[in-house]
Amino acid sequence: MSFTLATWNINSVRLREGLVSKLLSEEAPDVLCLQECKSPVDKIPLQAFADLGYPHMVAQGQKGYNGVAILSRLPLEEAGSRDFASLGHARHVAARLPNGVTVHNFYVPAGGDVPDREVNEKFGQKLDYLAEMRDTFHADRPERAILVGDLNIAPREDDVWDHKKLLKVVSHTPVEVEALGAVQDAGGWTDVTRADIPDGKLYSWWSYRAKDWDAADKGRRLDHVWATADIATAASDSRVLRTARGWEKPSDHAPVFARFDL
DNA sequence: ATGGTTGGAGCCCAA
Repeated sequence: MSFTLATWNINSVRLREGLVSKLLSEEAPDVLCLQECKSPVDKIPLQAFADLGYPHMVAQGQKGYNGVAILSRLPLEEAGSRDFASLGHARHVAARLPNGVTVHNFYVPAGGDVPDREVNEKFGQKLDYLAEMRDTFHADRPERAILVGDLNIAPREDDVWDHKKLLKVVSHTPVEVEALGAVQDAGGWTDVTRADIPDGKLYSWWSYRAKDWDAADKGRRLDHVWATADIATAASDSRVLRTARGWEKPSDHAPVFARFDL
């Protein structure tokens, strides 16, 4: 069985219901993982997505902030959700596909502006969140699993538009990159996107603040697709749908895709 | 060194 999967920080699923529908219609991933839904679960416009062939959803939501959802053409079995770092935020949900593959969908805290937990509580929360992810996957090593989401860290030099300029910018600091690497090691996760596209600059997020995001191209790869080693070799066709960043009233993130032949 | 934009809630906070 093969399936395609996409992950997209949608920055309000209700405001951008039309863009989600456009993606489902035009790209037709079997599974779509959304972050920053900014909606209680019962206010996600599920009927619109069901009408397009996506009747299955598992989600965690809250009013106004955060929120994660997995939409699927295939039946989903709820596989839990965790409140890492006890923030009381809807940042994680997991589901099991009919082939037994578990999909973890994460929205890691952005971490505020100053990369110092002594002066910026949010940065500490981000590091605590990552540490609990690491400990969880270390204690219970995942198998036949996929981890996707907005991890809010661009780990590699070619995941950002200027490595040196961003070394002290939250999302690309060495301490964050190290913490993300520890999560990856603890779970035995392979970075599927970079296994498929090993060379060259690759971004999934461009700030709203740039005058011309496309021309300036000051992007970062914050959105990731990982898989455990037992299924990572089944992955292919990774891509970032950069054109979605240029759609009308866009999210500041572009969807990231992968295909799995299992 | 600074300011730039967006969304949601509710007259500012998070990204």
